[in-house]
Amino acid sequence: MHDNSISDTVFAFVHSYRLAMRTGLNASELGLNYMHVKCLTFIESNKACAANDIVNFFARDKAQIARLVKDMITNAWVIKTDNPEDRRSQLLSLTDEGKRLASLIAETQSNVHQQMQKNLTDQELEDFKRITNTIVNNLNDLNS
Amino acid sequence: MHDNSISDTVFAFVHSYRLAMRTGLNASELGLNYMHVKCLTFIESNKACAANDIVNFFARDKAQIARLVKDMITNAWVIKTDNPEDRRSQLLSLTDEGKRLASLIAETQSNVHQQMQKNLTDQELEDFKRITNTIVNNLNDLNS
DNA sequence: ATAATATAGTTGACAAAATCAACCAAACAA
DNA sequence: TTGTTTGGTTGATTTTGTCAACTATATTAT
Repeated sequence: MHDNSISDTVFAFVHSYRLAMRTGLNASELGLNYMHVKCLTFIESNKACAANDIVNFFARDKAQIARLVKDMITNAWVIKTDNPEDRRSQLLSLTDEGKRLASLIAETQSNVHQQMQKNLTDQELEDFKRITNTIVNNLNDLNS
Repeated sequence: MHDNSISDTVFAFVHSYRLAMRTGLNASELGLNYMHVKCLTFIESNKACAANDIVNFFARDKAQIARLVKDMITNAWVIKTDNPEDRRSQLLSLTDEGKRLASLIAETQSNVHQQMQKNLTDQELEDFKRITNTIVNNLNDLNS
């Protein structure tokens, strides 16, 4: 691994992170996949969001999100209620089971984060976030 | 994004990076996908590697890599030659066209990396790689 | 108010990517 | 020698992502 190690390093990170989350959550047993996790977390932190908010936030195809939502509804993790503001859309919220899952996700995430931070000082963590954010901002300049 | 956790930061990084590479490369026009780019780069920097090296390095399913390699061979980016050390495996190397692609990738990558490194000192880049590697090792401890 | 256009969401068809299991042949270890 | 491991291939399937068409409602311009 020579000069391109920044991206290699980060991709290795993402791979390991996903794996850790998946095994930590026992995701396959729960029938959870990556986008489920993302969506449940998003719905939890955005009370009264619509499917379209998810589409925009994650920049995904709306067909994909529609099916994901349908799936989460049949799993009884999420319910739809009419949106009084706009009769084309419905608001999504978590059922009790959905909330239970969301807190399981949060807990797992916190364990994984704990593990990630081993052997690192507070200063290093601080540096890491700051530097990564700088890099992301640099890239976004390029992409916009 | 609320607590701006480490993982959010890193996912944002990956998203921006992929986008920058894809548009920079005009990847879809060239028929290149994400794993093609990864593999071509890997083969270029690891003279005389086998499919299995790719499998191990990227921790992917060997069926996936086998098909990817087959694909790159039919695209005439890569050729296989017998491995004198082990008659089960064959060594992969780039054709001229493969080399052309690899250098196009390298150039794009270098532009993107240049952009990423703006506003960062050498020391910060050093820190970034070191810290990220520590985190990856931590996660791998968890996964193994 | 009407017509044209834009938006939220659903569905069908399909393509691309990833995964699993079975298998072969060569290599290695007992 | 025999049993086990390893590198690689293939078939079958699942998962994930994408495109286009369509309905219903909302919005904008006339």
